[in-house]
Amino acid sequence: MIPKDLLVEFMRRARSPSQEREVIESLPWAMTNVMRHKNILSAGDRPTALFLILEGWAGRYSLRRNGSRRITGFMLPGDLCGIHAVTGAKMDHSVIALTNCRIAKVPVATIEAAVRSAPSLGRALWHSKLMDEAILRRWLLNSDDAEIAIAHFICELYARMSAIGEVISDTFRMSITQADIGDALGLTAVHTNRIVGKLRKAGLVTISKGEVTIEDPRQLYQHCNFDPSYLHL
Amino acid sequence: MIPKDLLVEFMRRARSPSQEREVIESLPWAMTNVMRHKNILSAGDRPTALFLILEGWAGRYSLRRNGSRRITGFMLPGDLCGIHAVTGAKMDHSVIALTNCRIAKVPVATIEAAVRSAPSLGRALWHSKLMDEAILRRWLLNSDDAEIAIAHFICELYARMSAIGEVISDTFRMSITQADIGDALGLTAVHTNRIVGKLRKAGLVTISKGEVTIEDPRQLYQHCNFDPSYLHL
DNA sequence: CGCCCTTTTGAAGAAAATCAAGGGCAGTGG
DNA sequence: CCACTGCCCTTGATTTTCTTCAAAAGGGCG
Repeated sequence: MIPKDLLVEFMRRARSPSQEREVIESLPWAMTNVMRHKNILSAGDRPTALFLILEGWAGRYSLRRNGSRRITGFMLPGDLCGIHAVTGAKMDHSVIALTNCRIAKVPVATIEAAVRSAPSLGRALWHSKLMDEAILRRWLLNSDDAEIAIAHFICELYARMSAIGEVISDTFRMSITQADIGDALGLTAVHTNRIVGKLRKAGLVTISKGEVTIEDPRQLYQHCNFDPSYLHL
Repeated sequence: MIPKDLLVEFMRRARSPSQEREVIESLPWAMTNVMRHKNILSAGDRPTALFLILEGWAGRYSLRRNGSRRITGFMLPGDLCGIHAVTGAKMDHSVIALTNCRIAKVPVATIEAAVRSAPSLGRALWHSKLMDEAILRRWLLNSDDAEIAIAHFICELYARMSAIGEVISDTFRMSITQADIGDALGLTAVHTNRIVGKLRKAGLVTISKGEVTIEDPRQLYQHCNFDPSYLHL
């Protein structure tokens, strides 16, 4: 059974009427665990199921010819992947568990039927995809300034973690490395580290032992021109 | 009436059965013209219609605090925008006509009904969005190397223009400036110009008077590791 | 012709990558 | 209990890439 609290969040995003929640909750969600650093989907796959992250963080990535990696998206609890399944297309990238993950799967054939009886599920899928895209656009927009890119990225995570109740007194767990952040924003681990240090020294963000603390969210928001409305949370 | 050839392309992408084409073709498409440099949609709008580009090129963009612009996507004939309408969300970016454009609009309320009787229209919408996202991921992937980014971008346009029959003897019209390309790939106009010159001197691509000619597509593909399959054309 | 937009080239400066190495911390095993 | 190991964070020095500033040349069009 899919956890109630995350389902509620998932449905809230889709603005589901309660009778539709029942349809969605009763879908044959199959639970699986994926260990850290294991692929959930691989480039070239044709996913046949939709994946809902329940616990842990996952990331989309592609590899370059020289072996370096670009992360093109993070999936947090409540986020979906495998929507490629709706068109039957091959994955053009891979999805990896960045921490140990618990994941719920539903066959896409089941989804298509469910969308007819619960239109809000269809909206949830669109919502998810439009948010992914909006995030990619922000990353591009901020990519001309490493300090803004990193600060904005931390704001993004802060907002997304807040939405799922994972922020307590302006602090949240971030079990990814600075190298991962660099891979996401197109920076080296070394440079990422310098900028993170700069933000810490400026009293804007503290990252320590996998915990992120934002001293004054409003100040940080202003520093990197962050406006959470693009996330539609 | 929506032009037959573009409709065919649009439907081909959606793998539409012919009886569905009729439904889609008979939608109340309203034709409009938009002059170059005029916004088609603006950030903050809640689009109420879906837009199908019939002629010309359009671009998604956002402005930075310092006034500089980032282009986050190009729309060519046969491409859609305004899919935000399906969720009722506000636009987080603007869409501008980069050349004079002819555009067909359909109210989103009409679309939703049509999707029920012509499921392939729904698939076409998903297809369009997944391609947009795949392109953004490539731009991120290539953003660590200006020469590869530009070469790959030209390959992208070549593949997309080919798909709509706009490439003749490895040449196509590109009525955007090098500054536009720079705004899309996160480079200055000056640097973009230098790299374009480098590609020309290497005998890979010639850009002259708004015409792009690719001497040997296979060689250019290999140079920037381009594989058109991510576009699903 | 003269104007504007775009492309092109040069030179100097800033941002980020690369190369290199030390330090902290947790887990492992003797 | 402590040494060892691996992973991650941190800092310094050097090099590359890209930006910025500046200016000139080409082309289309009133």
